[in-house]
Order: sequence, then C-alpha cells, then structure tokens
Amino acid sequence: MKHLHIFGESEEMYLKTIAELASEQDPVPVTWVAERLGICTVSASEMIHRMEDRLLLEHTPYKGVRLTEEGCQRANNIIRRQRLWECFLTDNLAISWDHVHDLACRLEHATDAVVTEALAEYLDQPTTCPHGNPIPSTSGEMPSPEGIPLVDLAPGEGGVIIRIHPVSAVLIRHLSSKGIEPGKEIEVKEVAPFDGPQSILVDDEMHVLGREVAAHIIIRPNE
Amino acid sequence: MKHLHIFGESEEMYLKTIAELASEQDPVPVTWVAERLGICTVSASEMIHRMEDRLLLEHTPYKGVRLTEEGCQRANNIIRRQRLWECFLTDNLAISWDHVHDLACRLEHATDAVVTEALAEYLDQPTTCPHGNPIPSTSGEMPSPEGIPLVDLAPGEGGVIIRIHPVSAVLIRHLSSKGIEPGKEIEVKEVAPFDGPQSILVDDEMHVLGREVAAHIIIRPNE
DNA sequence: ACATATTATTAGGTAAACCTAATATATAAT
DNA sequence: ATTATATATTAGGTTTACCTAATAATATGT
Repeated sequence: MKHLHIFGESEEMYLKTIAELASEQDPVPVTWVAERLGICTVSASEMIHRMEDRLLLEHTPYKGVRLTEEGCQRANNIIRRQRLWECFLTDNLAISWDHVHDLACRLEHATDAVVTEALAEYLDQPTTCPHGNPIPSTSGEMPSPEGIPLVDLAPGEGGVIIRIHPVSAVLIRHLSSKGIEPGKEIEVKEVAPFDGPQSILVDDEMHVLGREVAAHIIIRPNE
Repeated sequence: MKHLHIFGESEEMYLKTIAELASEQDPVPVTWVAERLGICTVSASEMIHRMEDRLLLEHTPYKGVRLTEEGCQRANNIIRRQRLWECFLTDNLAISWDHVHDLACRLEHATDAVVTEALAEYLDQPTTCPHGNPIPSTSGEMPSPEGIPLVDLAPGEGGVIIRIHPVSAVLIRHLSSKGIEPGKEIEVKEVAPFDGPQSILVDDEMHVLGREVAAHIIIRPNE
C-alpha cells in the first residue's frame, strides 16, 4: 500500500529521543521515552517492540532500551541533520537560536543523505549546533561529550556555558529569556539544601534554576 | 489523538496537484488527480470529499474539482515553498536542477510561514524556480503565466524555452538528459501527421518529443 | 435513442501509530 | 517475606489514507 506520507517519521523520533536520553541513563527507561515524546507508555512500548524486530534496539524488560549499532548510527544521522538545519536557520536565515529546535526537527525528516551532505558543505562543515552540541559525523559517530553539568558545581564555582543539552523548545526559550546561552560566563552562588535549586549569576543577574534544568546546562569549569 | 507524524501532508499534495493541473484543464478531472498522485481513483475520490467538507474545493460530479479561494491560496503557498526550496537546492547547495523537484517536495511540507519568508529573504526574493516557473507571492497570488506550449508551434517556428511545467521528476530528467532546459533556443523542424510527435532542434541536435511532453515545455516564440 | 465508455459510489479491508482500561509481572522498600 | 510501586502486556478502539471488487450513474458517439 503506497502512501503520499512518509510513515518512518515516528521511528526517527524514537531513535533520536533514545539516543539523546542515553547520555543521561543507559539503558533508557521506556517511560522516559514515552514522556519525552508526549505519548502514553503503551504506545511507546508497542513501537519499541516493532523497532526491536527491525533490529534497531534491544529492550530489557524493567530495565530499558539500548540502541543497536545500526540504530545508533541512524539516530546520529538524524541528529546530524537536525543540527545542521539548526545552524542554517540561525546563521543564514537569522532565526533566533531559541526557536530553531522545533523548526529543524520538522526539516530533518524530509532530508536525505545527498541534501544533508550538500548542506554540511555549504555551511562549511560546522562541528556544533547553535545550542553548542556536537554534530555527529557523516558516518554516524558522535564526538565524545565535553564539560560537566551545572548541577555538579558547588557554590563559588563557575565557568563558561558550552552547551545546552537538547530537551524541549520550552526549556530552551526559558533559558534564553534569562540570557542563559552558550558562551556566557556563569557562577554558582548558592545551592539550597536537600538537593534544592541553585542560585546562579549570569551577566550580573541572579537566577534560580531547578536541578532538572541545571542538569542540562553543560559547563567548562574555570581553572 | 496526537501524532508525531504530520498527517496533513497528503492534503497538501492534493492541493498542489490540483492547482498545477488546473492550468491544463478546469475543472480538473478526479482521474487526473489520482493518476498524477499515483493512487487509485477511489482513494482520490474519498479524499476529495473530505477536502470538500473542509471547504478547500468544490467537486462537480462527472466534471471535476475546482479549488476554493481558501484552497487556492493554500495551494499557492505550498507551491511557493517548494519553488523556494528548489532555488536554494540548486543555487546554494549546487544540486542539479533536474534533481531538486522531489527533494524540495519533501521539504515543503516541513516548512512553516516563518521559515518560508526567511528563506525567501535569504534568496533575495526570487521570482522563478530553476525550472522557470513563477513563484507565488506571500499572499498566495500566482503570477499570470507567460509563453505558449511547444506543442502549439508549427514546423519552422522556434523560440526560447522559458519554463518546464511541473509534472514529474522522470520527465524533467528525461528532458535534462537531452539538454532541453530553460534558456535554451529551440526550433520545431517537423510535426508528424495525425497529432504525432514533433522533431525539434536544440543545441544543433535533433530530438523527437511526444505531444504530451511538448505540452509541458513553454516557449517564448521568436519575433 | 441506445449502447459503450467514463466516472462515481458503496462495501469491506489494510497498515501505521496512536488511545484507554484492565491485568499481570517484576523490582524495591519495609 | 510481603507489600507497594513501577513497568509491561493484553484487549479493544480510533484516525488517516490508502486498497480491491462490485455496482450505479452519467456522458458520449453512432
């Protein structure tokens, strides 16, 4: 049965989401995948079974999912596309960095290998997206991550923001509105007890960030 | 029910196809729509009913379909997106003009108004796509067509190819392989009787084109 | 006017991805 | 060890957009 539609789009979203979450926890709990995609766990569970049949991942019940070599490569390829489009949208189309996430996400599924590589060439083979995250190579290699999460810094410590881990457009715009973006100097002033929020200084302004948020801000510490 | 997928893609393909066919015949027979989209007439008929409910078109049984104001505007907007992407793919990404049709078609459905206008600005508001077809305005106006179809030329007559009407990637590549493209000088040498094929001269080479094909090559005649 | 060909509709199905509600199973916490 | 919680599965349903086969309605050519 032929469709004008491309059905594989959902699969690509699963692959990308799992790859992104894997850096936080491995294997990735199915509930996390469902939550990040905004769908119910039953649906996610079904889809994950189908993807397991297609050898894109392995699911260990009550543990989580882990991408296979094949799945990982495909995921990184999708991430490559998205981040290249993010570069294009900010650098060339002058769309602000906190808006390009979702726009690029749409485009990434409509982009084949030829366009991807031509785009990479046009952009002069960038190595990071506007959020500071590394762009995987053509062959599907993800450069090893650098820096440490803001949440791991103690009061008095500081550094420069090198990237904001991809979560949601909402989070990104929230941070952007406070002037928290890659390249900015940041210093932790205070950490509330019982794993409470951090008070941080950016551009001489104080902001309070929850731990969940601070976990996605990656810092290169001073010294 | 929420989907990671965008379902409206099919609708967009119908709108675009009907708008394109309307320049050949109006109202557009449902069979033409089905054939162009490569689906069966029952499916097309169903979809057209649904689109009629959504006030995008009107269907007169045994006559054909005609887009409403709303439908026409949306169609032209989709065409605008596609043709802008075609410009980008050829001019900036250096992908050859006979390959960009399908690639741009994928991208067009993933592009919202903001990106479309930013892209148009970036490309310096082009007025035609690489195939020579006019790019509709932001407000959904399609510039009135220029030139006459090659098929209407008699032997001895000639002119310059100003555009190739969008049909299929296969046709475009067929013409491209013969050096038949916008900007080229063309002269009709002979027309076989009984509405037979035309023999034409391009770049000092003779080619034989069927009427169906010649109807899609638009010429600005000499003198 | 009538037969033929074209076009439309109806009936019944499929696949991909989603859903809720209910049940089963495993892990973790006492 | 037992209970509570988290996770998984099963059963049954939805929507979009496609399909074939069969039938009905209209148009067109003689």
